[in-house]
Amino acid sequence: MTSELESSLTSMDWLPQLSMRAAIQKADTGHHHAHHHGHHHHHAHHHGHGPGKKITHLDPGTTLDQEEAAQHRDGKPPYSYASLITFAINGSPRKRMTLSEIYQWICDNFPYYREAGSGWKNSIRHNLSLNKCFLKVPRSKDDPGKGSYWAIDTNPKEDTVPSRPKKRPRSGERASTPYSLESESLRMDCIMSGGASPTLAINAVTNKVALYNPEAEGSESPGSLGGSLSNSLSEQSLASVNLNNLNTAVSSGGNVHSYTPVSSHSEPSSQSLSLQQPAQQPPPPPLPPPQPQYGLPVPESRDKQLCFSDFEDLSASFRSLYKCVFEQSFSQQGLMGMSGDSSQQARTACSYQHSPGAGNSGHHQHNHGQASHHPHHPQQHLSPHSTHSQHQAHGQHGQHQQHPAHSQQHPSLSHQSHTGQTCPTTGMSSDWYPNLDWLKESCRIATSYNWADVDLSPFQGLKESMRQAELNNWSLDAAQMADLCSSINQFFTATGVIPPQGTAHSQPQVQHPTPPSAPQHPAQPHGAMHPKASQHNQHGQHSQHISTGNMYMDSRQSISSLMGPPGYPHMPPMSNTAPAITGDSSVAHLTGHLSQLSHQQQQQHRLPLGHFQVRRMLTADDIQDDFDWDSIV
DNA sequence: TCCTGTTTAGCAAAAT
DNA sequence: ATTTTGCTAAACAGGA
Repeated sequence: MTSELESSLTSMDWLPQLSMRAAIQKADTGHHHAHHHGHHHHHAHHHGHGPGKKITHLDPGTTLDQEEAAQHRDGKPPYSYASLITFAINGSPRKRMTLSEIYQWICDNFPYYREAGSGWKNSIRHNLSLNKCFLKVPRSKDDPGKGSYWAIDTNPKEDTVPSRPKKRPRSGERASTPYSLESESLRMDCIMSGGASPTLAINAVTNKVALYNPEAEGSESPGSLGGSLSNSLSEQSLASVNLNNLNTAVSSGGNVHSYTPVSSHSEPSSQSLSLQQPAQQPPPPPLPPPQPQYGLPVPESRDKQLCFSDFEDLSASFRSLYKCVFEQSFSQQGLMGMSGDSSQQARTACSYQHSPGAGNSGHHQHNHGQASHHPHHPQQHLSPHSTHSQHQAHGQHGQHQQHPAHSQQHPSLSHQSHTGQTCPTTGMSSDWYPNLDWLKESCRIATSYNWADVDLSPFQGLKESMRQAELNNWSLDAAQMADLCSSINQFFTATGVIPPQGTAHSQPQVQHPTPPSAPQHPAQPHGAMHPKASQHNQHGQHSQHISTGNMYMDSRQSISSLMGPPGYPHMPPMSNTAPAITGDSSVAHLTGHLSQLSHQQQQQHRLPLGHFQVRRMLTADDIQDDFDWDSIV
């Protein structure tokens, strides 16, 4: 039981829920009650703000909010330590951090810990050691410094338990929920790790990605701060669909910046969220942003922002869609395609696996890890460090801070980010918000159809793009995401998943999706999918094969996860709604792009629905189950 | 000594 | 009621 992680991160339902909308909407919140974690006893730390601090009522109207906000404010952030660690690590360009950097990151992003005592550090260390998901990565000699780096183990299981649990996760439904925790008991834990997919550059947690420019790295550490941006360019990444954007993506790089600790901060989240978590389940609180410090470059950021969560959700949705619609077909032949890809990426770097580390000594595989020892406490310990053997040794020379700085990002990037409404993290425009939401719904709906018999040949480009995205664990930068959104949108329109609606205008078609062919079904997307099972969804292990190459993670985890702290965007729930196109040019560019695309292309590709007979399966699950990864395995 | 890491323990809230 | 999770505390081992 490694617990924490698993549940907290892994299962992370939060991701899905993350979307605050959901949370918010549901809002039922009936439970406001105490929330987990209790602070219960809590000891000492009082740190300054106690309850009293709420005084500052920030805004008007905050009644409840205030309360909630206050809770967060004075309380510790609702994230488990494992989550915090993960956020920190995933937020770093290299996907690894030293202990002190982790501490710093946490302090930078969660003020609470600045004032808390030092017990939390002990807890952090404890979590790092205890969770199998965190891997200690020795420093290379060229980079001397204090402790080792800590990374997230993307490798799953090691094989032991070949047998998969009984039922696979099923899929379907909620795209959002990425992970499954199902997995077997043991090792799977790591799943979470990588999960993240989305997003953008920076966050792309998936290390695999490699495409990011690493420029940064060093910067992460403390002081520097600069937001590290990264651009991703991956050429490999989706290419097809796109259009021009590419230039954006490629050349300029989509960038996004990462967490950027800003020290300052202070203003507590003002807006605070009203969100609160859905109480019920998520152990890991979904995301009430306590307030981040994210440096939002954008002054305004308030309003909307959909950042991580949105992207994540979207990526997860796309992923599900892909698996449902295309993957099967491709699985047959495709499986192997990866070899090629992988090789390329390989070099990139960032991934860490447990043993198979490939590179090094290879012994392990089993190595002691399992060994059984441990009379009691079977739990963890598998020693993550499988290799600790290698420790570093060497000395160091002081300073850690190696990389001076590159701190700067490319100018190009900046334009994006600064301008106004783009989400700091994602770079996406807020204008997309509404659309994204429904796009997700459409994905959900689409996954309930049986696409097996549908002729997808007209969408090879999309398929390829998605395949690439899958290979990259859905780490897409904003531009790529934009393209994909457009293409998918178009795909939906063409296949009837969503009504043509031709005019969607500023917002590409959207509104509520209404599945054409399958009326009955979930009319409400919402209800439909979550069959409880939803928690685990697809992403089965199958993909791991695909990815193998160098992929570092297995798909199961993929998606989501953790990227940074969920953006803290304080997003007011959807309140905004509006903006269609804001003035921001960059945004407009993206948005416009999208809309254009969708319109134009829509037409081009639009096919008669007749061709696509999409039938809805009885259960979404079935669909996936068909996939059957057994065959693969 | 302080920082890193690793391990045990015990507690309490949540989940079963 | 029991198990699972997550947190906190702390003892300890190594390094710098």
